[in-house]
Amino acid sequence: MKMTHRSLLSIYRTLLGHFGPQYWWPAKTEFEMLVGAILTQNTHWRNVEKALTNLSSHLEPHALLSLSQTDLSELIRPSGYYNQKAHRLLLFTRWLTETFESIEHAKQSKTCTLRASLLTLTGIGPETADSMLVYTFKKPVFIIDAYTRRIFSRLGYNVPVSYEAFRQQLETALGNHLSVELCNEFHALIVIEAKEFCKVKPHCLPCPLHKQCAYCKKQFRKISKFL
DNA sequence: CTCCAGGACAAGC
DNA sequence: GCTTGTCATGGA
Repeated sequence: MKMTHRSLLSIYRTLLGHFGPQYWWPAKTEFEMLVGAILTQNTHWRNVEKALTNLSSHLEPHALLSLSQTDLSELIRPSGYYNQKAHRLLLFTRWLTETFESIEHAKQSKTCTLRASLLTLTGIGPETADSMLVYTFKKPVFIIDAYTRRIFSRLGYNVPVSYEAFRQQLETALGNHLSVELCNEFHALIVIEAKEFCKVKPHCLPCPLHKQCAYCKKQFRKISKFL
């Protein structure tokens, strides 16, 4: 199916009409968003919330940097991958404070420059970078996650395997409709829709393009072990 | 007990 | 370039 701004906006309006605006990201401060974006990598949000609660008195760059990696990893234990994430959180926070005076200052950077800079950091991949760009730095980029791939595949779109190719496709189709507000709500609505769907029918529908869908490929690998 | 969640990375091909 | 193993917890 051809991807146009009309079809994308139609999907967007349908989701918005059904669920209403989500007003993401769920966090009290912008720094908490950034921490949450790293902690939620391949992890249930409820586990991230436990970690954020433990971190509550350290949710500020310098307070976080005052912790040793060992202490930090112990605090974020509930969010899983705690050794990796402690290391990555410190690397990221160090980068943030050393590169910019404040988050407000970081917002002044050009989108592509900031994105490229984020992607040089160990532990910040394309999805995490784009979440940070939209929700914290207020930049218009289309965030792609496993849910986005699955939903668009099942709607009959040709979903490129590469993150960049898929993102380009979506952003090009949206053209001048691409805005921070749309990127913010669209991603939040996709996540809400996916979670809602999973409650009803967890992983039951066959994907029409399972050869190209990253999610289904992952599932298929697991199944094929028993063949 | 098994399976999975809003990924990312490095080693191996 | 693409594929695979790894990282780890808590809840269903």
